[in-house]
Amino acid sequence: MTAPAHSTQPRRSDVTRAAILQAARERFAADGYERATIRAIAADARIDPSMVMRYYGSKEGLFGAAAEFDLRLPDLTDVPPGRLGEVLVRHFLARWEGDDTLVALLRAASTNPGAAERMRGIFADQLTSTVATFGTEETMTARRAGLVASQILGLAFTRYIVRLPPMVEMDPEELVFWVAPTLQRYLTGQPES
Amino acid sequence: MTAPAHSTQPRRSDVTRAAILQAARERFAADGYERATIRAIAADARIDPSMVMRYYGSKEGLFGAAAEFDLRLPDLTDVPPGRLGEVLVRHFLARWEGDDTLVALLRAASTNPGAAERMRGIFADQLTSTVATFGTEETMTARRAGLVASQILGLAFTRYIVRLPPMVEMDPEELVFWVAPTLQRYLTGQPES
DNA sequence: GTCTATAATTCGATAGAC
DNA sequence: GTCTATCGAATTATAGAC
Repeated sequence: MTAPAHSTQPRRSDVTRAAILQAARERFAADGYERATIRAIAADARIDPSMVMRYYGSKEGLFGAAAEFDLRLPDLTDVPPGRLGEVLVRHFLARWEGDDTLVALLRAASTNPGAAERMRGIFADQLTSTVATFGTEETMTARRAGLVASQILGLAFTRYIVRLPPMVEMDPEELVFWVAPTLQRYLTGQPES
Repeated sequence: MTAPAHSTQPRRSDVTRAAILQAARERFAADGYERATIRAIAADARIDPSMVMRYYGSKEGLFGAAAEFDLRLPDLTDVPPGRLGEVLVRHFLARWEGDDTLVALLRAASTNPGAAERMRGIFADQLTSTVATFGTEETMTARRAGLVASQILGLAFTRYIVRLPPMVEMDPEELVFWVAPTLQRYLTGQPES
């Protein structure tokens, strides 16, 4: 992105930028927006706090860069219509186990308006457009996507943030068993007449 | 609680205490734990910031008092077995529309360990014991309660915190229509063999 | 490009007068 | 019981030396 076209060698500053971003993701995920300090992030990245400001301008700017997130939703046109829910749950679980970004976004969205706005964007744009591929009417599509988001985010919230014991202890396959039918019905269920 | 037995007249301090608590709930609900300052809460309650400290000792103590929450779950033994999900969704929606306490707890649980602990207590104790009334095996009961919590908290999170447009626009009856079958299955569905 | 020093706020908490 | 005054700590952000 910032690297000049004539250079193949990554610049020193790019390494530093990446280290800052990685540390920021971990801190925001663990502590939330307010408690994650620039000082702590800089210490984790083994650099001076002023470097963070130099590269990202402000704390908000840093969060904006660290919380960039793509759901990477798969193409659902090839999926058997009866297994949409199952595919989606599996995808989400795989997508955010081992990646702190969504947890960071989830924690920050509770208190930071910008993070909430980004959250709305992710689930309103990315998810809605995927749901729309097997088109229904427009406002119904939005509601189906919203309902899917409510169960998916509730799953993430109870498992990764609040850490409700039973939700932490269930292994992915058991979660799929229970939650897949829910998403399936939200996606393809007959709406109220 | 603090009023002496021989007095029927509420003391002046009790009025102040209640005003502080009300302002605290609103601020914690609107801003989260870190951004809600004692100074702002005191200003809302039209008293001096030092009074808050005098009555509640610390910010954590104030939050502990303001975030006390009882789900007030109804007795489910008289409910037709096929309508458990519907009754529960209706109860939850009615319980927290117009009461800031759960929203405050929800926002704070993302960043404050004590709030998360309290959240676990509420949904592990209160909800689990209700689910246990129509007894199944113990670890299954805990999992059913956890799954119910995941959908209920996901609903609250998307509707009141992130404010996903479709989740905000749906009226309570439509939410009941979609979510009730989910809870019904989590409560009474046949587990994996 | 990296770091030192520090400005400018803001917050929780305390001491003490009235 | 209520308020004034203030401490001490922590934070983001900036200015500037090397």
